Parts: sequence; structure tokens; C-alpha cells
Amino acid sequence: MCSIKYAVNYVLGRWSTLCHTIYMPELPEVETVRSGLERLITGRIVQDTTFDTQKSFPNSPEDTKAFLIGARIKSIHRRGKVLTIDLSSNYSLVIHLKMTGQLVFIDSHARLKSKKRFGAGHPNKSLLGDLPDKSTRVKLTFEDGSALYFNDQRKFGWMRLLPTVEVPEIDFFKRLGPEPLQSTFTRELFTERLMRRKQSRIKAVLLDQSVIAGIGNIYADESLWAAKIHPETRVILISRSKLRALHEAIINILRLSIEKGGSTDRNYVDAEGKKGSYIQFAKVFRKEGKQCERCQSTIVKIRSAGRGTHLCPRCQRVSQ
DNA sequence: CACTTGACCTGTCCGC
DNA sequence: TGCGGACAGGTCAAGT
Repeated sequence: MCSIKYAVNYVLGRWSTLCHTIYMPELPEVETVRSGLERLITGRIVQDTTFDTQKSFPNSPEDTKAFLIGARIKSIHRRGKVLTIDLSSNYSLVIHLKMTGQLVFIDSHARLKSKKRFGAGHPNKSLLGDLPDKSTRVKLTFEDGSALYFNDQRKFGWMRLLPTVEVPEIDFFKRLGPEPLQSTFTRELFTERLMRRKQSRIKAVLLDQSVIAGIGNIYADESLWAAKIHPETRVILISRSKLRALHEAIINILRLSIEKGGSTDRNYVDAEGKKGSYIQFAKVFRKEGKQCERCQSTIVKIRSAGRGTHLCPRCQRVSQ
């Protein structure tokens, strides 16, 4: 699979290191996973589960099995980059995919044709091979023989099983900022959230999940390019009109990406039967050395907020 | 308070 | 051909 991908990218003249630097799930990717899972596993009853260690489930193995086995999948929600699967046992599975986490659904009746892989989607050979593989951490088997796998190469992701009523009380959710795609995320709310961090650099603020939920490295860079703001600009120095542009850019880019099924790789898109992926529309992310489509300057890559950060040095000036 | 660094991990690429 | 180091980046904790 890797070699196919390399060949395709090479032939298209779009060589990149896609094979190992895979797009991390941010809000649009997690939303795509959510809607896919909703369609595929809602109503199914968990028959059995296997999991690697306590790392996947801090609950005792006995509790984990007790609250999972026999439970029916009621509904699936997303908040920021986190998924919550509500079960009829009144427990919920809370899942953060972090960078390399995937949820793979395999239907019992047509194994080869209906494999659905969600998440970061690193294109290793297991996509064509069988699961579980060495990065499988959790497997849920349903009563009809279908299964959901949690694969996570780098093991940064986590799952928690806890009473549904306690889900909003976990620290992660308590700290989380507003959902940028809800109608309540107005320009006024956006400005108010940003102004809590007046002296900080805008990129760091956009990545801060307690300010706004769901934005990661890709969408931070893309939004800042769209609004013509340098990532290192301090919030207090950004003009009113550019803040307005940034607010609109965040919403429009996240929406477009969800429409495109997220920024995952070609294989994932094929598995979902969608024609495009958002990353093909990226203007700056991993485009260093290429021309800015607005002004033809060369896009550069710097480090900001400890992350690789892509920008057009002419369109996005530090203070203007 | 703002910012940086390290830790958590694995796989891949690059230079020697 | 092999090996070490850099790098990818979401989040939290600790240090400056």
C-alpha cells in the first residue's frame, strides 16, 4: 500500500512524505468518523471485547467487560476532537484518537468489500490485510459477527469507559472551549474568547482547545492564511476586520473539510467512496517551497507554538 | 501569565 | 547496507 501511494504521488509530481506523516484527526476528521460510525454501528449489540492493557481501559478488565458486553450502541457524539459512544448500559465509551488513532469497522458479511477505516489512516499494509494487527488495541465484536477495531500505532490515543452522566464532568470536557460550528459561535463570542489571551501569539491560541474546540495544526495554518494573519501575531495586534475574516475562515474551512470527508489520505477516501479530501484544497499546509496561489510568493515553514507552521511571508505579515 | 521543553510513542526519512 | 538522529503533532505537566 505504501509503495502504491508513493508511486501515485511521485507520478503526479506531488511527492511528499505522506506515508509516515499522516494527517491527524481534527474536528472535521472526527466528525466524519462520527457520522460514519453512526450509520454503521448504531443499534448493534456488543457480544465480546478484547483489549490490550490497562492503558486502553483504566477500568478493571472485569468492569470493562461487564459494562460493554450485552450493551447496545445508542448514539454517537462528538465534542471537539473527542468521540463519545453512548451505550444502553448507561455507560459511555469516550475516545480520543490523537494522531494515529483509527476506528475500523469490518462487516461480517462482506469482509473485503465493506471495510471502513476511520481516523488518521496511516496506510500500512493492514488496510489490505487482516485485523487485528500489531497496532490494534481494542476490538469490539457485535452479535452479528461484525467488529469495530481501535488501532493506534503510536498509542497516544485513549479510551475511557465511564457512566454516561459523568462524561461532561471529566476534566477534558470541562476545560473545552465552544464548538466553532454551532450557531452560538458568533463573531462576538470568538473575539471574547481570543481576548482572554491578548498577549499570546494567534497560532498558539487557535491550538488551545480551551479557547475554541477542535482546531489543530492543519486548520490553524489554513485559517490564518485565509485571513492573511501571520501565525506569530499577538492577538491584541490583530485588526477588527482581520478578526472578522479569521472567524469566517475557521467556520468556512471546517465546513468545507467536513463536506470533503476530512483531510485523510487517498485510501481512506476510497474506502468511504468520496471523491476528494480536504488536504487537496490546502493552501499552505505542507506546501513549503510552493507558490502562494494569491501572490506567487514562496510558502515557508517555520516553528510556532512548537509546531511546524506554514505561511505565505508576503500575504501574512507579522503586524500590519 | 506566556512560552518552552519534555514526555508519551512508533515508523519513516535523511545523512553519514 | 545499516545506524543514529530528526521529525511528525495532541495534550498535559513541569520548568523558565
